[in-house]
Amino acid sequence: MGAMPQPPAPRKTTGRPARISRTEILRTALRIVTDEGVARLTMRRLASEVGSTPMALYHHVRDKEELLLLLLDDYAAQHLHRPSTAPTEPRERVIAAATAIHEVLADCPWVVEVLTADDLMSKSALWFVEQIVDGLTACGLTLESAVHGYRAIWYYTAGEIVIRTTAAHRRAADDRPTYRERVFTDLDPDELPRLAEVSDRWAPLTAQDIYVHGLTALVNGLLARPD
Amino acid sequence: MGAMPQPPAPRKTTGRPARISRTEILRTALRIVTDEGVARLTMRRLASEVGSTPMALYHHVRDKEELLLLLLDDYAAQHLHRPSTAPTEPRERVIAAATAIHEVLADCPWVVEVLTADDLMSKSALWFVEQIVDGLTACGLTLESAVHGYRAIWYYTAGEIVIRTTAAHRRAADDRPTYRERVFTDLDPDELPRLAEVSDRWAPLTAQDIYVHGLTALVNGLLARPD
DNA sequence: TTAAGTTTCTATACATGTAAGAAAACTAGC
DNA sequence: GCTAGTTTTCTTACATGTATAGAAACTTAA
Repeated sequence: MGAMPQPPAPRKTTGRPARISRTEILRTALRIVTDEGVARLTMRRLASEVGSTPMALYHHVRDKEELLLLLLDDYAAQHLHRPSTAPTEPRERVIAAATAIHEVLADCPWVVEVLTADDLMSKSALWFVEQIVDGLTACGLTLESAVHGYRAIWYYTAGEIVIRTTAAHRRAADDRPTYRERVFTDLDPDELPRLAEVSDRWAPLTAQDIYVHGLTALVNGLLARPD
Repeated sequence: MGAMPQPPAPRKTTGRPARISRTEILRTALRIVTDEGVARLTMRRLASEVGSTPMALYHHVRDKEELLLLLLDDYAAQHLHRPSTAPTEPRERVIAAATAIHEVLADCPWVVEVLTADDLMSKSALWFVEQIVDGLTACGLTLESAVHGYRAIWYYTAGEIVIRTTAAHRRAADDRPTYRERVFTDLDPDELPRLAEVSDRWAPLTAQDIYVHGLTALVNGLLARPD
């Protein structure tokens, strides 16, 4: 909740005085989202709650996407806490940092609408990124390889969250059979023997949480080949 | 381009005869998208091109998301080709299959709007999924672990595509500094030494294509620990 | 005090996806 | 032929994000 980057530059001199502030907008938006869900956060609703008009918001926030990005920032700052006792083994530190980020983001309901940002988010997350990069270098990677490794971890983490979240969302809003279910019936065992073999176990198998498992594999693989 | 699943069930008996078909809709939509980009594909535009009204489309397609999903299906069916000579070594087969999927999807401009589907797509992609699962089992994984492994690969692949594509999209539509750029200035070298050290190299580093690198690491890691 | 400049806010308008319900075009039974 | 039932299509309407144009409220310079 520290000072955010404030593009409107706090020059206190000229012009019409502002009646709403970005922080007020964000505070109200966060309340709406936590109370009633991200679907209820519309620009009109938000404007009326801060006692203004929709277009006035656009002087404090570029568009709704930036608004959500800033919300995620706040959310991360509030929920991402550096552990009091971090693992000493560097490999474990990498995994712990990635898992921490993953846990916080996976619990954030509106995360999907933002997560496609090209890189990881707020200042509060940077410490975890540092842990990952530093842990990888401590295991013998060059700094460049460590950055690439971090990036691979981020792809994996973001992909897991985005896919799992939207899948859950879709299932909740829809009682018709999933695409997967339609495709997975009538598999030709001659052409696709493995898939046919697991076709009935596919749903429970893919419902399992394998994040840490895959993350560990990825980190191990990254560390096994120094380049 | 084979027969798609047709939920409206081809009963030829009662009711008003249809003037448009799902395949006609998809054909037109694909033309619009390939000619003018996904942004130009609106339900109204599509309706007028098939000589109908917007709401009539909704009897052949649940919503726009399903329309895009079906488009991606078509796209994959046209562009995913099984290699004539697949690698014999199972680990290489896994990597080759994942890379093939990745290449096709990364070239598909509207992929991001759909890619968050909870599982991989059309029948044309199933052969590649089979290659991955089968390759992993051939390396000694149990069938369950192989499915989990495939899933980790899919998370990584989808995440890479989604993040890279939207990042490029954002940069194209925006000349203001990226969030990353704002955050990466003024890093405290005491608190975040590694990030401060690479801060100026961060942009070019993260612009590099590391998909295969990360994929190889992930696969190696998955194979290293049979459970 | 007035004029110019700067910033913020408001009013209006548009394009979009799509919900709701009425109408149309057919078939089957009488 | 006529009625009921079924499926597809059309009309209308709404909520949403946001572009555009200009009004309003302030500061500074004259």
